[in-house]
Amino acid sequence: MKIDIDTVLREHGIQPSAQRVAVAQYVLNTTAHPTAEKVAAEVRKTFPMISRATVYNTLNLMVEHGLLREFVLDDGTTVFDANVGSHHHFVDDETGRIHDIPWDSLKVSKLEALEGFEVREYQVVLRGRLRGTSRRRS
Amino acid sequence: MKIDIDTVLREHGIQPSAQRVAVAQYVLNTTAHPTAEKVAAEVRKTFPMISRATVYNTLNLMVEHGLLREFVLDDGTTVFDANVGSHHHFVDDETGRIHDIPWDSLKVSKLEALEGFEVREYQVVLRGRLRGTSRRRS
DNA sequence: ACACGCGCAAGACTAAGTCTAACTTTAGAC
DNA sequence: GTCTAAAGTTAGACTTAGTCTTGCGCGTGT
Ligand SMILES: [Mn+2]
Ligand SMILES: [Mn+2]
Ligand SMILES: [Zn+2]
Ligand SMILES: [Zn+2]
Repeated sequence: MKIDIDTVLREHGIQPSAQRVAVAQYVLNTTAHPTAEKVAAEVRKTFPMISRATVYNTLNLMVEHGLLREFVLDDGTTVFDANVGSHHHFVDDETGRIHDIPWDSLKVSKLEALEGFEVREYQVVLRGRLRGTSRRRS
Repeated sequence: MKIDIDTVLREHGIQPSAQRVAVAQYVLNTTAHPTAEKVAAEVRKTFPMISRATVYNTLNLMVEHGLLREFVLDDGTTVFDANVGSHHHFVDDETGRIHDIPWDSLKVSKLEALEGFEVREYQVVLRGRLRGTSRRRS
């Protein structure tokens, strides 16, 4: 399950360090789309003395090197996504949680007909409720 | 071209005032998707003494009353959109400017097949270059 | 004249993120 | 094994966007 983070970092041109490994270990093994502060909080459970600046530095480094993607929610929150391939996002209205939607689950057509726009990339952002989440108490 | 802002506000349950009319006048008549600070700057050209808090209050009020929609860009910037109907957005890579894409220009299919997700609304966000914008000097 | 309610203004405050400058730690070189 | 330069880390200052607080001014009704 947990592959060699050290190697992953090196393969992407990032010099490993205890702090970087701790951050990568967490953020590459969650699908929760955590914020930077959430990452800091989680990492501190096992590496209490890591600084805020280092967490941000590491996350930004990983984004620059394509190990991570940044995603901004509708309310302005910035989260990090270990899933760097093309996919869509579904935001749960009730919890705010983000769920990945596989690229092939949706199809966007008529893109080529968009006169004047040269589309490099796109994404569908959906919002709604999880089915079966029929109003359970908080 | 410029309809009676006073009436528009009242029709949406907002008590008009000089400041509110000034803000609405600008923000309802642009397709530029301005930030709050941009709105403040523009409004001050004709109403120099308006406070930052009032600009924010008015924009938020208009959003609450459905006169305006808030939209958050990929870089986290929050902008306001007078186009409150369903539409998609195209972000110009070079200038960062946002262009509205009419709802019917695109079609997203297979939505109903998304098991477990009850979609309330969605939007396609596209990024790329404007065709014909072939590298003119800045 | 008085008082209430509403809206506005100014500035304090907050949260997310970046930057700075000093300090460790590391990787090589010897 | 030492030494040293480069790279990494740190605490805290700073910035930016936005919210909150508090007091003030003004119109309306009595
Ligand atoms: Mn970033
Ligand atoms: Mn807002
Ligand atoms: Zn994702
Ligand atoms: Zn728009």
